[in-house]
Amino acid sequence: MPELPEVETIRRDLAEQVIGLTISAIQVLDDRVIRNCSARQFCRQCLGKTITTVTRRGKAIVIQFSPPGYAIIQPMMTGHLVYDPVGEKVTDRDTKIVFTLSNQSRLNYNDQRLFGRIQYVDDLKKIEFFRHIGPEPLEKEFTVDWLKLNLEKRSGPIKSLLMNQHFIAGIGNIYASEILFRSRISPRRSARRLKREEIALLHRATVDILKEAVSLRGTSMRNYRDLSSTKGNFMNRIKVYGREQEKCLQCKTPITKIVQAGRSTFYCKRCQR
DNA sequence: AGGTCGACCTGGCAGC
DNA sequence: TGCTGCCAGGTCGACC
Repeated sequence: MPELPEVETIRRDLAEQVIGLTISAIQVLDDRVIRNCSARQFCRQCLGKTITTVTRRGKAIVIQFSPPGYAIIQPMMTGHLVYDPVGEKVTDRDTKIVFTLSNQSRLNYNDQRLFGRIQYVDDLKKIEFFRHIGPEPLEKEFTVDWLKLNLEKRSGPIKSLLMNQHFIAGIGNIYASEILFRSRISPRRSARRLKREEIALLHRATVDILKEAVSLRGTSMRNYRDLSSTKGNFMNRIKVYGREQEKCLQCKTPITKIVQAGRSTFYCKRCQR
């Protein structure tokens, strides 16, 4: 469910709470969440290890251990981490894994639809998802020139491309629509036909919107909650996503909903060309 | 190779 | 009330 700003919010909060703590117990309530090995192997690999860093790549959280190893958490659409500092909260029907840490706090992984996945690896290169993932939009590598060069090679609609994790990391369905609204570019435009000025606007909007959303702790359209089950605040800034038939906040034209590559897209036909 | 579609799952909601 | 169908913020493999 979460996109870059939501995952980054979770990452920061998690890093503040768990770095330096050791995993003292793991309860796997549904082993379908663990994808690359058995629940037993997963527990054996993680138990007794100390968390040294919590980083993020695209929409995935990377927990690094000492002795060396990594737990990769990809919440996908419905995965949700809940941190309980005093270790007394009960699990709910969506709880799939409970990690107990050395200070008796607990980290629950909840997932309604079981789309999310948790993996343990000794080398990040073993995560297929990381092998082909595109640049991080909030890092220096993401420049107007890079964007221009790479958009030229793509003929598909710009909206689908923004959501393609091989192309660029971390942007999902909500932010793709919002970025294009701010750029005043129609989601149907072919990537390779964007003009230099439009690419510059697209780059600016991508960076600005993601940064704003991170500073507001993400968007809670429906399910997303942070580590302490609190909603994000970027919903108030949403201009088009989920607003089909409602008036465009700039020009009052009803917002249009279309389907691209199987996903809903929202845009203003008048403001976005 | 690039782009699109269905599958993976469950629950909430609108409509009947 | 209860049924059906549709929708949901992601990713992957199969297919054209």
